[in-house]
Amino acid sequence: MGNEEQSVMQKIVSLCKRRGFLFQSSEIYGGMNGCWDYGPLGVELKRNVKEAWWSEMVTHHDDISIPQGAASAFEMTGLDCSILMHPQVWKCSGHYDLFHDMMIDCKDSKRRYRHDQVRGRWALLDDKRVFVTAICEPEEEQEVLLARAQKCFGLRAKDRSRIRWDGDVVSLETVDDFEFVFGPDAKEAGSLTEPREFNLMFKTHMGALFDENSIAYLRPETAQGIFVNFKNVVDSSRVRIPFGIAQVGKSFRNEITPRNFTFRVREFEQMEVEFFCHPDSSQEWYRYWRDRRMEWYKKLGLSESRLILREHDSAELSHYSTGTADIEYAFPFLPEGEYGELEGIAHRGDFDLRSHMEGKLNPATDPLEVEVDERGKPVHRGSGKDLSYRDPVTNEKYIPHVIEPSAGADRATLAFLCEAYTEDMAPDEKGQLQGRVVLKFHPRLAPIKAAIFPLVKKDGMPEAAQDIYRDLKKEFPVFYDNKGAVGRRYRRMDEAGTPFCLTIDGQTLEDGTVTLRDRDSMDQTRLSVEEAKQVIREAIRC
RNA sequence: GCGGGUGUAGCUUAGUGGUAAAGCACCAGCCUUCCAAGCUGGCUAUGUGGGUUCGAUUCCCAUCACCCGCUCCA
Repeated sequence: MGNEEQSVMQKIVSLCKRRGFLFQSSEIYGGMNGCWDYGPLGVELKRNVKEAWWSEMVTHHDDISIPQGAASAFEMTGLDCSILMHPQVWKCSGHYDLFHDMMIDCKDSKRRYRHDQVRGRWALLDDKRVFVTAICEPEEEQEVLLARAQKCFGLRAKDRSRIRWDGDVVSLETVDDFEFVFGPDAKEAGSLTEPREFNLMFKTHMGALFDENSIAYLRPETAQGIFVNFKNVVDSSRVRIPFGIAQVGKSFRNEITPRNFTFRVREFEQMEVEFFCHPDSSQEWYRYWRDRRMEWYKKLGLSESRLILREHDSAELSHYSTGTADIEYAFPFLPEGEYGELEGIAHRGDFDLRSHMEGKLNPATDPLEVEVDERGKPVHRGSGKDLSYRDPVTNEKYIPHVIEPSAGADRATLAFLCEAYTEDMAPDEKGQLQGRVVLKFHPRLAPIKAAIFPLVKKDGMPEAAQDIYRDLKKEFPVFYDNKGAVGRRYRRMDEAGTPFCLTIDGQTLEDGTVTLRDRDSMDQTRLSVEEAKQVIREAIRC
């Protein structure tokens, strides 16, 4: 593929590898699907993304002022939970049921079904006996099954009456031999595969014994660690509602199709807040967090034209959620007009805390009820612990409602990388315009804040530059380079996204001033080292 | 998971059933007073595993990874 035909995304992937932002995991052994490693520059970039998030959410949060748009002042605190948790956590959260489906593939239609959702009925025609299946609403089941049976036997409509039924409509789970099963979208019988476990949670074993009782799961989200620690945090930290608990950490999902660089991966890092509030003010808090999170991405450089806030419509919402919005970004690997999710802000009501109290709630019920088996017992028992909150002022006791802004650290990092990638023209030594690749990171996110260059490798310039390097290094991540022409060094730093370069020349030795070169404009300014430090300080603050 | 495509150096590409080529990048040195200069030298590759063959990077099979489409996206 020629350079001109390369897509923007391919160029970004190539730059990421060339400059050490991202590598394929286990590359020397052929790579690992859906796993990526952050290189020397990438780790700094991602750390800066997470640090910008954590500092805004937790360390720099002002507990006593009322932020713009907020209903009141509120507190924010942090948490770092273990990745392995009690299996019951995932049963009550709904992940166990949702992530553990037995799936069936149709070799004919290429469709996939949940084993327990496929229903059908044994149909007889002459000496033929076929289990005819369908996926449809219960009220139209009889009609659809008849139509499918007709198709299966290759009958005309007028001959439908020749079909006889053997038994009632039952689940496909009652059928052992798939050879005589007519799939819901198949053209002939026998196209369905045996049910296969589709495990979207990573399974492992605790302890040395590998048996059913030792199964543990790698967390598929960080949120549950916060919910199960809700009581611990309330009891130990004097926080009062409204307050939020933040957590950054790895989560694992056995994605069916890892795709699009680090966008859809099997091991990823989340940045989540669970914000606990009174049910009456929850809508107000939902809007607050939705809008505030959108601003965060803009503030760190994502362009407004590539970002959208997408409110889920009622069909997309779980009914217990009274609002969910996605912050989405127009990644270059997506078709024009399509966006990929960076963060979801969900109003989760009291679903999570109640599930951990009473047992897994059935999300299809309204009001929410504990999901029970045929004997009326909870399908998954809750902890039985009281996770409600007593307001110390009003003495009101209630289960808090939860607003959940849940962001992907890797997706955010990728968005910042894509946004930063720029090709422009810059003059070379002879004044000829040459193509230039530059990563225009917000200085706050840039892995290296400034590079220190002696203009040439002689006349005491390296020594003076090294002194300045050591001085700046105490405050910023800076980089020293004395190799080759200064223009080449500038371009290298452009590809690393370094916002400033300080060049030390003969005049530096006389009056202590340096040249500060700006990455984006390539403008050069003569100023003192102190002034240059101040410029960098102000740029990385936001 | 299905279908199609691709896999040669750090990157981008060339080429061949018989010693694998180049540009850029990178490293060392020289030179160099502000945007990829020049000179000298150097490092580095046929994704992995089989098969066919005297000999495979090339042909075949499998596998892995990536890309595109479908599916999935809880």
